[in-house]
Amino acid sequence: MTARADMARVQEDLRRRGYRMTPQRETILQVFQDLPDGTHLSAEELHERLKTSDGGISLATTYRTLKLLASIGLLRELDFAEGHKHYELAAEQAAPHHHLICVACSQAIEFEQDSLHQLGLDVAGAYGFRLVDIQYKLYGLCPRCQEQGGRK
Amino acid sequence: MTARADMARVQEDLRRRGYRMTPQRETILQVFQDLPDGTHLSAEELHERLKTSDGGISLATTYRTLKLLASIGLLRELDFAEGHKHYELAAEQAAPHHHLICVACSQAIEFEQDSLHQLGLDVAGAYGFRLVDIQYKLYGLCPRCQEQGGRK
DNA sequence: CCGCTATTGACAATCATTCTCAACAGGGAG
DNA sequence: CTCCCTGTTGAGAATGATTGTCAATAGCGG
Repeated sequence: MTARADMARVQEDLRRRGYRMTPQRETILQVFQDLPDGTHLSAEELHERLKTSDGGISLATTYRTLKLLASIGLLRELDFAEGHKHYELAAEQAAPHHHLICVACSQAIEFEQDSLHQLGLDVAGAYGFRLVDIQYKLYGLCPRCQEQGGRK
Repeated sequence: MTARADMARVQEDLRRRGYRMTPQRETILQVFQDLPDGTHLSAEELHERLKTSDGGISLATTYRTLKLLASIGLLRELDFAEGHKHYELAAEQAAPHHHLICVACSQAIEFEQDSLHQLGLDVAGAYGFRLVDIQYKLYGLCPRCQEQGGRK
């Protein structure tokens, strides 16, 4: 496993910015690393998973940690317009992926599309922006929700 | 102007779904039609504009109307991950546009990119989804916020 | 003009997220 | 190895956006 090495690197990232490594931060990062590829969690879902073992990690810390890890680039913040954010491991080396979201049942399917990355760099560059993240989101009705009629 | 004709068409759209045309709905739609091209408003901003004249329109109705108009396709709901939604006229015939958002000051620049539309149709089709909206968002730091340093 | 039903306004309620603050704990200095 | 400074945590209050509740009001088809 690269788990140990990763944590050491994270600790270094944190220290450099004046932050500290804590068991809570390590636990949360570990949860994301153990997640099946491409899974993303909301703060509430993460908090729920953390509760299982012992006392768990407080909701406030869960939120704080997610924001912190996202701010240093370890997590990616996703907003599916559902009213709450989701987070996933940033995994810089992996191909960035995008989402197809059902507006009825909120299931999200992810897909890759390399061309979107270059396009993003081009557009951001044209306006003098330093690009931080690209999110291409397709909203629609999944096959199942189409069947179940357009009722609301 | 096509204002009158548009309202009649809207009324028809509403009636067909069992809704009614009301002065509040007409006023709100008119505000969007009078907006400079590509401008978008949050519920709070819209409510503020409506207040000026007389009593205005209640905040609850403002929210309800935005959601209603978006649900029948007259408005497009935008989520810039700032914690509140924005709305703009859907303008089906106009070229869809996308946004470049500064993560520091939240300014949004819009741009067009036709290729994104076909790509969206292709991907949605591949998964059996009926496409409703496409949102391509680039998050980054605008030139001004880059200058002001990365401090938080 | 009437009546049924959608809509509105005022405000309480909810949901996600952030803030406050006292108790606690990394981790570098000695 | 202990101490101390400062970042961090947990608990709960507070905030901000949005939605729900309900009585009063008003489209609009008849």
